[in-house]
Amino acid sequence: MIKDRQVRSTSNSSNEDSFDLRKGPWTLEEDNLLIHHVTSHGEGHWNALAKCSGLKRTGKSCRLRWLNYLKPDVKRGNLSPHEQLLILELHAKWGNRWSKIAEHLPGRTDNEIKNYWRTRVQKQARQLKVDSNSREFLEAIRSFWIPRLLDKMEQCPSLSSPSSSSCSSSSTILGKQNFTSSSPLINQQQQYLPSLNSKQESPRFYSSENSTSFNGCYHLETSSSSCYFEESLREQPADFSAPVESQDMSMSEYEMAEANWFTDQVAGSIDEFWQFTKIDDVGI
DNA sequence: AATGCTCGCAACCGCGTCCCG
DNA sequence: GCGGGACGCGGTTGCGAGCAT
Repeated sequence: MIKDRQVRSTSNSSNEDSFDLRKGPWTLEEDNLLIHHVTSHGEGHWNALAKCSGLKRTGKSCRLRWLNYLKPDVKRGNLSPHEQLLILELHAKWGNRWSKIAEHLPGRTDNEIKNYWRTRVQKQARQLKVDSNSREFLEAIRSFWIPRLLDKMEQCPSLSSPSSSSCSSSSTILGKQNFTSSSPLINQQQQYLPSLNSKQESPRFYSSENSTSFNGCYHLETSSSSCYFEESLREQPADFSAPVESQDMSMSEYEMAEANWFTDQVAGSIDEFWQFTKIDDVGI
């Protein structure tokens, strides 16, 4: 989908003598030209491609356009609860290492994940008046957001896209390996509070050493499903050999509600939030 | 209907790293 | 070891869409 924006063509002052460089939104013709050249010559050598294709773009711009938009396996549409869960978890572990996080979300680009974090997650942090990198916010995510996403995954399995993520089986993202470090979001107490409005059995994480024979895995049990939330994400590259399932979801009620879950739940009361985090510390 | 504001996202920019001669 | 070009990453910006007033 090309946004219907007015295309502005500018000349780069430093390269004025050579040729005009276009900036701004890509046109359909440019997209087609780029697709044609990449499919026939392959990725890489972006500067050379930019020149020989006739595109009045920098190689950098061509690369970005291809990787973030035109590449066939780029997944469009909103992030599923499971993908959001992965982002929260991986960001807690790696911080703003967007490309590293994107490695574990097949079809999602670092740019998309970065935008999601800035527009959705940081928005919630602002509303709570805490820093998005603070321990308090991590606590809030752990106590409120993740249980809620887990609820959604349970209630709407079709939204969680397990086949494209680590939730499907122990052979997906990670190999099984021993690890000792802890996940900031999950491993602290290895179980979650029920979300505030949860009317049913709440998903819980159990330490693998207590519940299963999978080293380095968290066994997520719910009333209707189970999956392994594998912790040893940090070392091994994702297995992307499996086909990516396209989940081209349009904006739905679920998504709209998701955008405001936090303020709905906390109802603007920071005090209430702190109260719940204290309860969580007790380990209910 | 007009205007202003906010949000989401595509694209740009600067900088660091890698690779090759 | 050094310099330059290519590439990749993370931060930032600009703009259209949609909502509120």
